Amino acid sequence: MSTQHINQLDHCPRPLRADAERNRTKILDAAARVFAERGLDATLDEVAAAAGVGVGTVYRRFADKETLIGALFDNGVDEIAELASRAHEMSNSWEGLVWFLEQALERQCANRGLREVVAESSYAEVRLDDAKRRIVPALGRLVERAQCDGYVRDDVVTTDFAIFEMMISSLGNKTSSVAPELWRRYLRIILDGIVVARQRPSVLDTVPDDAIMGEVLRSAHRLARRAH
Amino acid sequence: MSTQHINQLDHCPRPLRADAERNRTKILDAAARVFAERGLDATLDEVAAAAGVGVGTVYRRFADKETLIGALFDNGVDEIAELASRAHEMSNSWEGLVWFLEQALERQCANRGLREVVAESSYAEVRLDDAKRRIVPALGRLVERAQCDGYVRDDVVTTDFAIFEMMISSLGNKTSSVAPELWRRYLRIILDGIVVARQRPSVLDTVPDDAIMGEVLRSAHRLARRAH
DNA sequence: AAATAAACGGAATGAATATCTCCACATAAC
DNA sequence: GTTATGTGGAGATATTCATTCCGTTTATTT
Repeated sequence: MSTQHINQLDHCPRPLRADAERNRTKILDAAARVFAERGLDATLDEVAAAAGVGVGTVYRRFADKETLIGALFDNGVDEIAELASRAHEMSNSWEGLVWFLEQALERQCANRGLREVVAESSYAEVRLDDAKRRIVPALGRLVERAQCDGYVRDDVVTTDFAIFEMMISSLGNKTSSVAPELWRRYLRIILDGIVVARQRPSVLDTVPDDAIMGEVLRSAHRLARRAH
Repeated sequence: MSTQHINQLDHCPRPLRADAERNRTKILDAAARVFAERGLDATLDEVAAAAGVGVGTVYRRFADKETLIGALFDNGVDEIAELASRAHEMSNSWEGLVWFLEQALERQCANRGLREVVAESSYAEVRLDDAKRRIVPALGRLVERAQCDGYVRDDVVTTDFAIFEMMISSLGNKTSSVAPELWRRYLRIILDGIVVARQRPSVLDTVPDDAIMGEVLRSAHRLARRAH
């Protein structure tokens, strides 16, 4: 209503009370942990509990769940877009491409929330959507360069890589609690599938032993079951 | 209670009334369609509507959702286990392995319900579980044979193939409405990644044009969003 | 053409599960 | 000590399903 009020919103809102600021941080930290582990379907009640505050406190600081998610993953998505640019500056195009995939997947496999924000579009916020739109074209430039240089076979296409990321990161999320680095194995195999020619396969990380691999399959199952 | 009653259950239950039998078939058909398209989360109300009957009718014929799903996918899972055996009888071990993967994926990519029954364990019924337990060992024999014959690199492992199936079929489900055969492309690429040596990549199906590939990414998103 | 047992439809029930609001009470700031 | 701010968490509200119930309809039998 008042001019003063407008100024507060637009310019220099009165700083939060000390305890409120402290709580805001606790909430963001907790939300980061909870969404990373459980994905965006996690309840704000869970977040509040993890932060050691009441739900009401969460809602006073963030208008709703979507806003919180926006505040939380804004950086993350942006960073991925950024990585693609940085990869483009690396001198070897193949190494650049692989480096980008590894960096992006490292983040998305360890963070289910981030993956869901990037790969699925639940809770698409404007700023997030904006950052996301930069990823595919940047990836495209990486791929094309690696093809021109004769590293990547010509019959693959930018979208293929987006799909590799979807496939691998969704697996990564499912197995991250049991074998957090397993996704690298499947990235390696897929990369071996898209290089122009190879005499020998590249070296895979050693397989986790059978007990763990069994657990991997089972953990994928269990995660799906949690939906109900 | 009565002997007569027990006999009805165990031996030759009085046949259903003609209309009831007709409806039972309509329900099974509809359920097959609905679960194939929408997955096991589809409501029995949806199934009933698709069958053109009331929910009550569904429940008179099938004790509950799980029973219906069991009746519906029993064959499907069994058939996949069967395919693995048949593949083992093919003379060329590589062709056998590829043939099995293609056959199994063909079924699972076109049928989201079947995929969920095999890959996830929601609604695990006893008989289904039983059939499922046969798949991995059978697959294992296929893989080992192809490795002995020098087709498949030695550093991959049976579980890897189970994971390939998970990755590809989940993608296949997501894209089946837009590009129903696209999964073959990624199977090809992964296979190129796990052969012992290759000079040239194998031939990929032509990529759907950009418009469709864009739609593919978007459809993956949209499907995820439906969860909320 | 009754009479009867079987089957039907679909509104209603009840159990989860979520998001978001409200307000009596607490506490930082001055 | 006063006051503007902030807090907790019970509950209002909504949604979504599986499953049940019962008044009505229909096939079958006689």
